[in-house]
Amino acid sequence: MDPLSLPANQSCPIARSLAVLGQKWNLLLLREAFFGRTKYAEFQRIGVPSGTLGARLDALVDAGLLERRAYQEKGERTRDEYVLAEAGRDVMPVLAALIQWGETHLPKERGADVTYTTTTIEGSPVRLEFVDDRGTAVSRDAVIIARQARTATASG
Amino acid sequence: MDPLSLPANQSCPIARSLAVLGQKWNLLLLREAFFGRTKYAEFQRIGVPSGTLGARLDALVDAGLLERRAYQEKGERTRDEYVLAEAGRDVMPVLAALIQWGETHLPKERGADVTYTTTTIEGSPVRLEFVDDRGTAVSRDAVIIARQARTATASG
DNA sequence: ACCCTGACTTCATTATTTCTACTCAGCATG
DNA sequence: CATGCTGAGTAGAAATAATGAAGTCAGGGT
Repeated sequence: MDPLSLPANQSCPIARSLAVLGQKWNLLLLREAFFGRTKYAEFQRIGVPSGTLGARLDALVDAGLLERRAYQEKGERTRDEYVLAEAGRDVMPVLAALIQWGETHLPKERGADVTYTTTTIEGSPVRLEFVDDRGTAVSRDAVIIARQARTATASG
Repeated sequence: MDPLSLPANQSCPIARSLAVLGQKWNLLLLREAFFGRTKYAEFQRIGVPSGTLGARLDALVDAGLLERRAYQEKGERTRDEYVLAEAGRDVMPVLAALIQWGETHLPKERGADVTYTTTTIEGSPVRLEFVDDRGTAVSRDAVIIARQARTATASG
């Protein structure tokens, strides 16, 4: 069943996000896009079968996460490349959250030769945190997910 | 193909996290867990078929995200309930990131009667942000995902 | 003009998810 | 104490999606 067929899930932004981001390979493709990969063959290298890759790239373009651009290298035919669009760049916190969770709870068994972290461009480490209106950090245990009824008349 | 069959993905904490969290329904089940749901029938209400539900609850327990507890209401037989374990509570930032992305990029078309937000227990809104070592907020555009080689000798 | 290369698509096979019917434990009833 | 009722949880067939290999197509080199 598609979760979004239930109205209760349609009104949940988690379920709506997962309809796009939850498809197999999509978040790994976006990871590659954040590493600067743009070409079909570069994406294919992560192990996604080519049939799936074409379908996923189309879906990510349709959803506005990637932008399709024609390019042509000299002596080559024209091809498509895929670069992060605004909505795609906004997926960074999702990836960062997954990195933090994975590094904490699924540390590599043996042969852990590579670590993933989030850093500033200059290289100093950054992490995701909950902050309140004044920018003060809030402990995760003090945070709850709230479902708020929105008055149909004056929501903004 | 399982992404983790490639060594390059095994060393990626995103791929490792998705092996657990990326299974269909799992993040929606955890959402319900954060809302305080613990019983089989409560989880079933989100639309997951019972066959899948049993398999997913088992997997989440095995992965240490949920803790299975026997309980018995008076006049009823003993049953199992499922409460968030430490690793499960740590999924909160992932859900928060998905909420923020969904609310921004997939706003409900019409009939948007409910909003999801993250708040403190007292009800003041909180949001996810990148912060550096000193707790200063860092713009998302200044953040990159870095793959760092870890010295193989001292890793254990 | 013809073959070669590599991006991208299509289709039969295979793995997952889903649906339906079933089992099983405990209580209420007789 | 046996019988039937209720709802949690489980085990198999049908539908759906992912996979892998073969095919298509555009350009360049010879």
